[in-house]
Amino acid sequence: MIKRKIPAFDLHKICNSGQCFRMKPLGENRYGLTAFGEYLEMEQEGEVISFSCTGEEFSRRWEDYFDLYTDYEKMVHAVDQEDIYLTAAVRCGQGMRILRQELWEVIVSFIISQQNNIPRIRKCVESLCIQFGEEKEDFRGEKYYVFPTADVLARKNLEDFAICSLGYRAKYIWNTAKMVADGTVSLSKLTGMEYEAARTELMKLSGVGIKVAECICLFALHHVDAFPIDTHIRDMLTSHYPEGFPFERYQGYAGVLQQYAFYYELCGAE
DNA sequence: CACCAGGACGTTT
DNA sequence: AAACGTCATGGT
Repeated sequence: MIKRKIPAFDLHKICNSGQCFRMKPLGENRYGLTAFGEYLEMEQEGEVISFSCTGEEFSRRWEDYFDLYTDYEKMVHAVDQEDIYLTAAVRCGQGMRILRQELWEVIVSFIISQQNNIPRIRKCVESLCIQFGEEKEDFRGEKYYVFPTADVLARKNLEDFAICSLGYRAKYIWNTAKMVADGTVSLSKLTGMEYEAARTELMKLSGVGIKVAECICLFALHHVDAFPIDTHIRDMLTSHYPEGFPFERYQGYAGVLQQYAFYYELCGAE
């Protein structure tokens, strides 16, 4: 158990921003997260966060995962002050981060996300982990389940996925798992690619179109210029930016602002 | 019972 | 190349 003082960091917003489906609230200001095969618990008291790991594990894994080296305030301050909407959105999302999540998990999670709502996406992802993921024990002896590998999913039969209630997405995931397992699409090559090359490569996968590819680029490969446009963002763009969103002004990090906007659309009223 | 949810895909205009 | 129907599932 370690404590760190981290300014401009809000676990509640990160948990509810719809980018990670394996982080869940445990109680007042407490959260649990499974990533990279490990289980982490966190508790936030103002700017001080407790993490259930050693300092060595924190600097080796979680600093990077939570993107602590990026200066978000700098991007927030660069927002056009005459832009009423964006100014309100970044204010609302104060403490947001773009996580650096695992590529395979994000690919599958966002295939599941299509025509689906966030609570049910969480259920589907958790179900996949419980059914097919490796079982481990956390620091207090409780069981948790790692996200299943592409190899494991590729070896299953399509009918095996029925228990996860994935609907028509099961076939997408199965086909995608086989493409990754047999090397048709290489995860390690994707990691080294530029944004647009990675996006094109990702769209070779079954069930991955432009929107899901952009999400994978943003939430796993950390191409923060990726700007996924879903139904909420599309509605937002037509109502607040009928003349077009100023992508040129925010070139290189527009995706971060997209995430503020997405959170604002979902939780702005709370 | 109708409608919707962080879309993708094959087919028809 | 743009519009259209379809694809399952669970929630409201």
